[in-house]
Amino acid sequence: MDSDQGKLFIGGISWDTTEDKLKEHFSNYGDVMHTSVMREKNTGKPRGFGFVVFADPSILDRVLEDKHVIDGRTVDAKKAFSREDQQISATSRAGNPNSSRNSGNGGNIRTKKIFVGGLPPTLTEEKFRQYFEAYGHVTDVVVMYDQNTGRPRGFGFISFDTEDAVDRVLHKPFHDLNGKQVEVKRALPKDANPGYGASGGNQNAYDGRMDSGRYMQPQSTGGGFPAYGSSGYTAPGYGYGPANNGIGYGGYGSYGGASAGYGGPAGAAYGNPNVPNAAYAGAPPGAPRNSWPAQAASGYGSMGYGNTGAGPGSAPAGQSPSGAAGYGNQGYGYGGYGGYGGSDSSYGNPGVYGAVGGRSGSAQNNNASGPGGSELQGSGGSYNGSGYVGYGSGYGGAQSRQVQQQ
DNA sequence: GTTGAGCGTT
Repeated sequence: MDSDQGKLFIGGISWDTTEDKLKEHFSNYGDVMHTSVMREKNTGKPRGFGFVVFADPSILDRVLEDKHVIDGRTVDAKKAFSREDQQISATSRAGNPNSSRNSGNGGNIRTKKIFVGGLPPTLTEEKFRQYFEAYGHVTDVVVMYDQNTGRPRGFGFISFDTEDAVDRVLHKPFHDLNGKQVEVKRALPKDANPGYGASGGNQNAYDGRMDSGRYMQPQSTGGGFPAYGSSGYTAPGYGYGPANNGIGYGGYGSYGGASAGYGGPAGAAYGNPNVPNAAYAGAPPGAPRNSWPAQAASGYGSMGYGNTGAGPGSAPAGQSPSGAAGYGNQGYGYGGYGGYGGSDSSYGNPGVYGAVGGRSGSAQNNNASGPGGSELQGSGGSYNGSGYVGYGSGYGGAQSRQVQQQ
């Protein structure tokens, strides 16, 4: 959305009109940051439309008042639809384009990773990183190369440790790297990647989890657990069956795992202030729906801890922080599970859940609190057995999968 | 000739 501010769709352009021509024409109105002319991918034949991005969106009104003749054709300039919104519902757009673009529900998918497109082939990771470090602490840099030919693929990723940094970067849709313009967008959350690299602290693993967790939220809001669920299963360490329930909680679970790896405290650090437990609590299969919104906001940290224990049962669980605290001490996000259990009062034994958490943590991270964890494992298992399919899976590797299959 | 293209790694 933001990136489409100041962007005009230019339809009906001549096949002779190039990016440069567009820029030349529209620069009469203000600073043009970028222009594009869309062509067929294979043939390169112009498709008759393009886009112009002004640095200052407030200019658009004036631009739209004028008639524009470029290369002898009167072209049609309109505010561009946002691609994000389009994804949400093509049909509604057809019916009511404007409402769609203004709705603002696009952009819910968030990661702290930025996709950077249009990289010059010569760009090194070093320069790439140096440039973006000006915006915040860069935690990861990836420049993609073709696996077979080794040629640069023209895009890469940059990860930050704060949303603020990401926002600063995204404030401008285009950035100038060594005289070439590159485009930045929030990275699409790829499927959850397993947390490999157990022995060393692995940021990537961590990121991956986060992404997946966040990704699924919006999706499930839409009513679909499916996508997430499937990915969750394939990924070790993720698993979380919760997907099954449709609840997505699995994501949290995975998070917890991560925190374990980092040490209990980590959780706290990440804790997303915004939506504390509530999200979690809602989680219980029983009361899924309502809780969603909260979750989305929350990100992970909150999960943290969750209510967990306490949570059990009652829906309100979310509100019982105290329970969370207890778990928090353990340092495992798993409390959250407790929360799950909550859905069914009979399960409501927090202790058990906590245990699970511990275990999971240890699995992920060799060094993590091993002992406690292993001990608890058993309990975790039982938990699964009890029919909470999803949950168990997260914890254990193969085992848990089996449980799911049952 | 009228609404876009690319999304990963150990």
